[in-house]
Amino acid sequence: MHRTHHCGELRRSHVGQVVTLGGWVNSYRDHGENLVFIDLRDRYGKTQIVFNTEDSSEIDSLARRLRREDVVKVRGEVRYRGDALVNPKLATGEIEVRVQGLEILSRSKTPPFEVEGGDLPNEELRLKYRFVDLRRPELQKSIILRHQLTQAVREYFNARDFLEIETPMLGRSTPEGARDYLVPSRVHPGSFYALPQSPQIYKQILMVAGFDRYYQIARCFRDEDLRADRQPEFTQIDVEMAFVERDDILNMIDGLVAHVMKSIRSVEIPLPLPRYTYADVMERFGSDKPDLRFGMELIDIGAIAAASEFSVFRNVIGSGGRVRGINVKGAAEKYSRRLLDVDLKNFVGEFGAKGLAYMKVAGGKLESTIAKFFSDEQQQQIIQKMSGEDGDLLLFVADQPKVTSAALSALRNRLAKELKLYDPSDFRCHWVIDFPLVNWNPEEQRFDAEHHPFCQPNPEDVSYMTTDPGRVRADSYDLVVNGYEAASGSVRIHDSAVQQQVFDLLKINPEEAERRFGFLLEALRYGAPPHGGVGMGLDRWVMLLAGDDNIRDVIAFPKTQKAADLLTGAPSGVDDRQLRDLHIQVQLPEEK
RNA sequence: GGGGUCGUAGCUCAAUUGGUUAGAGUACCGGACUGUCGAUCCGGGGGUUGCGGGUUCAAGCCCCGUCGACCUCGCCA
Repeated sequence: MHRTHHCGELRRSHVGQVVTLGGWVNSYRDHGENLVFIDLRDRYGKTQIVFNTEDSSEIDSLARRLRREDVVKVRGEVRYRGDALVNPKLATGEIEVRVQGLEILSRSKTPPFEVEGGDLPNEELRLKYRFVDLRRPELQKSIILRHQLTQAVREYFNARDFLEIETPMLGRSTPEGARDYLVPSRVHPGSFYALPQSPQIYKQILMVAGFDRYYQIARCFRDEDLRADRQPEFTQIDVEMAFVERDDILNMIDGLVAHVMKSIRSVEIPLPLPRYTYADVMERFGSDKPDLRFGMELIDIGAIAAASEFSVFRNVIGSGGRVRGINVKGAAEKYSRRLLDVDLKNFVGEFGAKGLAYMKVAGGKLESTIAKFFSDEQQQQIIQKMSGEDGDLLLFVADQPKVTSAALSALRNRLAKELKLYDPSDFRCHWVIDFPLVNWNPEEQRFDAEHHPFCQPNPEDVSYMTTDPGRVRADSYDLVVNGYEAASGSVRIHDSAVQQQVFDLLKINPEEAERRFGFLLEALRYGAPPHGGVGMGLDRWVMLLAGDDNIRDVIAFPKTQKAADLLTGAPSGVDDRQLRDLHIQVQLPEEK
């Protein structure tokens, strides 16, 4: 037997028992030939084991050769350490194991970095030696949290008649949306499978097939550039329901969120979760996924700006732009001119803003290099509109509407973080509903689907489908947590005629639609119930619950920004033989 | 594809802004120590300054290129 207990288990109640433990040498404290302490570690915790010549003279030469990360098996008696020697930092700190037998199961090379203590090395090294990194308690905690979350999710859905159904990984490429990861077919020369960007079409077909409550913890693949919260392969909690309207789905997911928060964090959250319209959050926060842990809403001062003598503002208004600002409460003295004129100006520049105007509220008046362009009355109007008080910093962006939204919402997030305007452990969820159905794509001179082409138009807006498509709201919704898109879904089109209408709008002609999605359209012609669902980003949920802002820390084997796996060396070249089998010829990009 | 940060001992960082033999902490190796728990004390080894080129009497530092990691814009139905 390799062990009778694990390393986080033994307590004072075990004193006197002879136990066997297995684990990694976390640290050793060598007091000479007669006394050696080892902290033995496994995923459950740490236990101090003691080698003392009084009771184990023949093994201490072996014990003294133990080094960090060696894997050992020890047998010994559990003893109380004594009142003065208890270590309150360890769950097992009241006891220690006096070793009677030691077996070294596996030696370790000196690890490239320390599992405990020491500074974290750069991520490149951590990823290359992921098996060492994953031994760190922080990562173990996240991986365990991830398991707990998936179990809570299964528990919730299983109790409500949902069926967990797997869908294929090798599917058909539907070239719309993200770039596909392709898999060449050996038996169909020149043909390719695509890895799923999401199980979207399959789950709709499952609804047509009568499995009216479905979920799946599904792996998804998107060949797009990465971010701190985006991996090329990620996991979705994929859900679909039939015979439902939007609110049935939102309520079901509300219940899931509450269940998860209860089981993971032991907190009750009030339901329903708040629901805001897209138009509302875009106006108030400039973002479709605003972080609501703090205020700092965007305020429009266009009317005042248009009447002022400040030509920059007036010209922007004259050319269809907007002047909007935020009030950074009490921050007038926290940002120097250099920070405002260089750092923050460059920051908003990344989002297309040509400038950043700022004013400080002092003595009930505005202090600014541009204050002279505003009459006393206009200054008072600005202060009132912005709810300004002495010591406040007012920041303005004057630009095209989209730019003011993008720049100010990014600025809002950055400043709130810098000024610690919220509790990082806070967890604020809300829905954003009524997204537009389509977006105008000026380059392609057509409308693109905002969500996806199977999303149902809001019945109240169908009359605009031909006259003013940009105005049509979709029956779609996102769940936003702390400024992250944590879930996204919609009611789907279950009528092939409506589906065709949407394809027309997206300039997907009937032949093309038939070629790409013919199987779905055909399925919709055989009795499709009203249905809808949601896909939730599991990795992001774990990240948020772990209080992290890096998705790689909640994935056991993540990829780098260039989608490489530094542990295994994927992707890699393959043998010519494999390429021949797949009828693939490689054409490398030309050298410069 | 664009912008930015970084790359110096196994690891984390420093090196007085171009000037002597590139240092510190930690890890590692050896020694001492019978109650430590971030053990302590003594001693030791350890460097292609990511890689390639250039400027200079002289380059870790300046210039060009390149590789890699991270952040970000575009992208991500």
